[in-house]
Order: sequence, then C-alpha cells, then structure tokens
Amino acid sequence: MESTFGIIAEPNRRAILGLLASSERSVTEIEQQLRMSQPSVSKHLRVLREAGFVEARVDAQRRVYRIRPEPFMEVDAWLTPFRHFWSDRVDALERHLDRTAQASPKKRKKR
Amino acid sequence: MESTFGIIAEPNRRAILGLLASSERSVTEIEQQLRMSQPSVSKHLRVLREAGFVEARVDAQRRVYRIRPEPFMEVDAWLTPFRHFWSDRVDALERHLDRTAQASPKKRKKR
DNA sequence: CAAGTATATAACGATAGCAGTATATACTTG
DNA sequence: CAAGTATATACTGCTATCGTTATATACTTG
Repeated sequence: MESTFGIIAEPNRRAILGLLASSERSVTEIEQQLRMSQPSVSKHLRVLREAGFVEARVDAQRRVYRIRPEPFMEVDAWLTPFRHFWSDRVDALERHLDRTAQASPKKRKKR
Repeated sequence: MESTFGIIAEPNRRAILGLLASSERSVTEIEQQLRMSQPSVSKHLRVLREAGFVEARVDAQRRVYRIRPEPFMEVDAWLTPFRHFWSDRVDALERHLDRTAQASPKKRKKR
C-alpha cells in the first residue's frame, strides 16, 4: 500500500469523495455532514491528498478540499479489459446490488 | 469489509482478475502464471467468488474460474459522479501514472 | 497579544487481512 | 481400491490500518 485501490477501499474515504463530488468543502463541513471525528477526517484527507484524489485550497484558517480527477481515471482505465463482459446487459447491475444488499444489512435503508 | 472495493484493493486479486480477463483458467494455471502459492490462490478465489467477481465451473477435478461482470459494473457506476471532472482532458491520466510510477518502482516497465 | 476557531499530528490499543505450513477433501486412473 | 493430482480449509504469526484521545500548530479578531 497504498495503491489507488487501497485508498478507495475505505468506506469513510469514499463518503468524503462522494461529498466532494458535488462541491468543494472544508474539513469542518465534512466532519459535520458525515458525523466523523475531526482527526479522522483530517487523516483520511491526508491519505486522499497524497494519493492525488483531492487537493486543498487555503482560505483563511480553513482548508477547502476538492476533487482531482487522475486517480479516478486510473480506476476507469483498469476497468477497460472487463468492459466487454457486460456492455450488453446493463440491468445486471441492479440485480447484483439487490442480491448483495441483504448480505451486509448495516447499510440497509427503509423499504 | 468486504465491500467490492475492499476486494480489489488486494494486488494479487487484481492480478488474478487480470488473468481471467483474457480467458478462464484453473487454479493451477493461475498459481503457475502468477507465481503464487496454491493456498493463497484458492483463498483469493474464494473471496472473489463470494463477492461475485468470478464463478467456478467444475471440469473433472479442476475448477475453472471465469469473470462475472456485476461487481465491475458497480465500480463503473461508482465513477459516474466523478466523470465530469475529466472527460475533457484525457491525457491527464498518463501524466498521473508517470508521476506515481516512481513512488512504487516494483511495477516499472522497461522504458 | 490573548482567546477562540480550524486543522494537523502523535501515540496507542484493537482488529482485519495477509502469507505460509500443514492437512483435509475430492476426483481420476491404473 | 491405491496412488496421484487438484483444490479447499485450518491454524498461526505478522503487519497495516483504523478510530480515539490528547496535543500541537496556525490563523483571526477583539
């Protein structure tokens, strides 16, 4: 470690990236919206920054983080040799997600 | 764990998937081509199978493994909210890979 | 410049996941 | 059915990484 794939294996890091996908945010904003401790957020952001997933802009005493595209492109490129396995039947993903949802009931939603 | 992303965080598992991308193979074939121990291969294949990345076909005393597409589609779907960050400048990936190549010199190629 | 706010880092204990060795199971063929 | 081949599983020790608590750094504003 830490490879690009090792980085996004962590659920909280994926949550942070998901937040930043819609817009850039400060550490405190991330901390509050994800209900994580501040040191944990800072630590994950450091990992994400060193791997190139995010970059920080300084605004007074805040650090505002935003997405950088390169590692995502690397993941996208990794998928290339596997793309011909689907491409046709697109709805197979939905069936897969339904199947695996019951296997990890922690993230179950109402329904 | 183990989420789809946790599964592909492991380099040996990505190597196995890479092999299977070109064609299905038996445990022994994987073992020899990747220079891994047999128990290690079997264990990784079990993880991959339970996560839906591969499935096994029984052929005499061999188990021949092949790719299943769904988890890859899940990764592809995860990338969706980040796609608009590149799409334009496609060559940024190459620059990124060149930058990070020296950080992990194990996989360096001739050049 | 003192108090407050925002973020980063250090140290620590707990846990998960890995490789390796040994062994079990299952199928095949003489 | 005995010996050989192919694969799976159990067990163990090691290491990496996570969250938490405590503390350090840095900037801001009265």
